[in-house]
Amino acid sequence: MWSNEEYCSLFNDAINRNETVVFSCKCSIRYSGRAESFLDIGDRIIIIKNDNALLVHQPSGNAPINYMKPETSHKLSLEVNKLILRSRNLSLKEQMDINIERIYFFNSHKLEDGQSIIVSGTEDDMSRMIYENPSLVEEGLKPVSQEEQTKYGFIDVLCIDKNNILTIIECKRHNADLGAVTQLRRYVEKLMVSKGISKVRGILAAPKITSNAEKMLIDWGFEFKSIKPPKYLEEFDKKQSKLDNF
Amino acid sequence: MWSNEEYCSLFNDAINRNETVVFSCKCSIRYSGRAESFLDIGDRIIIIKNDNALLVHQPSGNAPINYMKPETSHKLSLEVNKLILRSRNLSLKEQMDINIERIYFFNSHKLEDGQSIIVSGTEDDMSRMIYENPSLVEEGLKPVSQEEQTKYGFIDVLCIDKNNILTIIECKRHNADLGAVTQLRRYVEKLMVSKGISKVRGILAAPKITSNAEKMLIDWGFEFKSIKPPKYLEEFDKKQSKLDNF
DNA sequence: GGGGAGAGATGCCGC
DNA sequence: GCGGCATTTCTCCCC
Repeated sequence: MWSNEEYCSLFNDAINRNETVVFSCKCSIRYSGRAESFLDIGDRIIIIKNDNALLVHQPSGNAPINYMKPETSHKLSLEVNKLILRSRNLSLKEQMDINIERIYFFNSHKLEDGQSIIVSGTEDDMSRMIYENPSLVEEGLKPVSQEEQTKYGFIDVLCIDKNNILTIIECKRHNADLGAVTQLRRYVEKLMVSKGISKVRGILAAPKITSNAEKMLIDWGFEFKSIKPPKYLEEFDKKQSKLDNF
Repeated sequence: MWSNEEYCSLFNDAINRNETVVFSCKCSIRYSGRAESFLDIGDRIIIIKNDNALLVHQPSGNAPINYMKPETSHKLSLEVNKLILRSRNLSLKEQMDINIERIYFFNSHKLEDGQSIIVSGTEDDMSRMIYENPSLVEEGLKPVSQEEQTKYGFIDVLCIDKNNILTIIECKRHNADLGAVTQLRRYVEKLMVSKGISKVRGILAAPKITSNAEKMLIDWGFEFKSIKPPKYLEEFDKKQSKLDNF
């Protein structure tokens, strides 16, 4: 489409104008910074955003294979008849060199987007649901606090049970694992010390729990309660009937 | 550039041919599946990969703001003069609707890339370095095993110290936090039980440790040793002198 | 800016 | 597939 010289001008001018650059190319990539990596030659999509973050995507897979953080400087130059994109982040001590053999397409554009995403069905929604209706976990629980910040971490939901025992509820929106149990244990132990009491209950609330985590949970005298995050799949199931004509 | 009808043909044909599609547009996005989300109107870059994964990127920030996993079906259609991209993953019970007001640019291309990335400086490299030279951590340590798989997790490096005490070394390539300490504790406790011995040492090897984590570490009688991941920044520092002309 | 923890985490490896 | 865990994790929130 364009010559290598023209690509250099197009690219560097677009970066200077703070446009978002998108192109695909055949390239190899070296990165050095927090770690070091090398990716041999292949086809990739490269994006440089308004904030000068850089992303490299392979033609499959979810996560970027290489990237540079925002506020990185980028310069495309021609060396011995080859295009090289040099990206440098001096303050983070990170650098990337992309050796470009061929550009398949190139686009740059000024993009505007001030929107923030709204998400529901998170762990925070789950702990709020339990705080507002602790009987979902156990009859007679009275809520004390939600998302309580402490030095040793923050407790999702704190309750008092029907026998007046302090009860910590740790929520997980997916399968609870060993880490979730040790997290709960840490809160229970620290609360016993800080309040000077000998008995604090710990309940893990999640849709499921791994078998090893359950063993550990029982060993330490904690409990598991199967609870789903709120509104989970509701809308999908509701609309399933409409999908027949898709 | 093209009419809405033409975009529909271009898009759906490209998907059928298994090409990678890249376009930027003004759009709003609804997602429902593991959670639910809404993103109001703004400019975004959308990628649909060879494996039918979909990514939505805002003009700034590192991570995709919305996405669908591989093996999702996508169909662009014209409804009441508006473009709507419907993405469905029936097996994962996930769906996304992208309401497109305007397309800024559009490209599709068959991309080929069979390369895997090579990364060094990871935690695995760090534990290997320590296994091969445990005196980095302490004089007199003799290595026993690396990355030993157990039911309760896997131990990075297992050693015997100069007094014949079993010593577990847990590596972190960045700042060690409370979770790292509880992880170490879990291994130490389980090893004492499974081996039927009363004393097992625990050492946390990382470049740094958070203040709270260090308190906890000391409380439980464990130790911290400041160690950097191998080759960390080496290449960068080496090449720093060459960067003057950049 | 550090600390702590979730994420629609993702991805890797091992069983 | 589940389980356990690192990630150039990223991102958010709170202190």
